[in-house]
Amino acid sequence: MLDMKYIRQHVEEVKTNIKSQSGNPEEVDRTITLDEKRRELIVKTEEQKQRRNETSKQVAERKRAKENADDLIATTKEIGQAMKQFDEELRGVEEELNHLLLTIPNLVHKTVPIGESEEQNVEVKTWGEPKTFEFEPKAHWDLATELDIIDFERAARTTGSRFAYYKRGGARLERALMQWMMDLHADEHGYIETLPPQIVHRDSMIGSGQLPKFEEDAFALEDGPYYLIPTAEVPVVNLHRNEILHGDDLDLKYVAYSQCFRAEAGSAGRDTRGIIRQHQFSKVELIMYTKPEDSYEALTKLTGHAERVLQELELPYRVLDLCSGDIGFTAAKTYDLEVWLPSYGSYKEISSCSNCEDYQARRANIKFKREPKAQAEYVHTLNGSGLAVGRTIAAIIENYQQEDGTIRVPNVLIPYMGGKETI
RNA sequence: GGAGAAGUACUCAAGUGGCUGAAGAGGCGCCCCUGCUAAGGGUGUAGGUCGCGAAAGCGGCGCGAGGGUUCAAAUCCCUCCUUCUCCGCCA
Repeated sequence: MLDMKYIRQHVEEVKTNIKSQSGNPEEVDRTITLDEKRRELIVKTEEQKQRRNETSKQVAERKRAKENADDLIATTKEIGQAMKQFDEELRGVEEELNHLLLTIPNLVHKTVPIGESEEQNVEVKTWGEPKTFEFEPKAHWDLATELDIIDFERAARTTGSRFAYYKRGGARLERALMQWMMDLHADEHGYIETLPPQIVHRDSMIGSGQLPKFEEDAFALEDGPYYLIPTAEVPVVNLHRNEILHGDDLDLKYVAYSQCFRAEAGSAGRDTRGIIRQHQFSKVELIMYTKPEDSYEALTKLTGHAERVLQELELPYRVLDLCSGDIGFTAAKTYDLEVWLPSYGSYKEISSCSNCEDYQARRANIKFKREPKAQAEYVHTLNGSGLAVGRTIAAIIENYQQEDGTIRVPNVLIPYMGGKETI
């Protein structure tokens, strides 16, 4: 969430920024009103508390001296009444303010292009040439079904739409990709390998920014305040919730593999075929904790690490600098990686690399100290897919298909496929 | 899941209603002695957060979390969380 002090001191700037994201600037005004009310009430209740504490101390002194203190006790009782009233009022105001702050998005960085929708995203780079074929290429859902490496029909029967069974070479490819990506990031890029919980407490969902605003996107469990994670970003960002890290330990880099569960409530009718948009998919996620002054350099590195995956797989892609209207709720700056998908005849998002600056750190209360005695400061958090495995499989199937209906295995994966060169 | 015990500052740990922001120890800072290391003596320090204030500073909250009782709670009551031990179950 945003820093209330910052909002207070930069109201117009904050409103303009929120407006550039199609947010409601009136909510900013509302926080100002609530914040003023809050501080007013704090002064009032603290006055009462101070008085109470002082009289209470006098009562204690008299009691120790075995003197009567009934008059003082009576006064304290009265003070207590007034205190309670202000306290309750304060609690109400703080609750509203807090909830409001949790639903206001991060401010976008000054380098973010201003725009209303994905149309205004800026292409900053392309890598490789969109693949051309000497035959009519098939969409991954057709080819995968023909090869019986992904089974949509039976998954629909078992569970419902937007689920799939991976089978044979498909299942093996998924496992190979996961293994290879994890090795690449852990061994070569220096990330700490983690296997996080895939069910998290509601508080963690709030900490990393999914809740309370996007309740309809998440799968909630019936037994208690638990959710299936929509991305490993949630458990890994919350790994250090309520902690003060040592400055020497930054940058802290984690890589995690997990299943991701998304309700896709707002996506009815979009990407209905294939494995592009599923309720369950696996993803290798990169998370970094950095000092504030290092986070943009870290974003470049992290994006590079995700790009490396596509390069090694020799999949054509492009990099987009997301505009203010398309950027995510928690991000200050985002680069999307889009892979070439022949069936779409266009590029499709396969990774999203974001610098959230201190937005998540403030929600999740993650700080660091430069020196043992120094003032604790919020860390910056970054996350990026490295990559979404399901979409990578779709890209491999489509880009590596051959005229005879088989799929060539990308060179880097052959050792992970038990030496097999085609599927 | 059942029974019991426990959660106090960076760590260990004392503390059953008022003089406890909280004894003591370790650690850490500085000084002395010694001097390749180690040990010893002295002394100092105690987190975070919110509010008021130009600042110095003052004040509120804080003893796992949240409620409650009381003039007053680390201390009493309730709920929850976590850890440990035993039993049960189990991949």
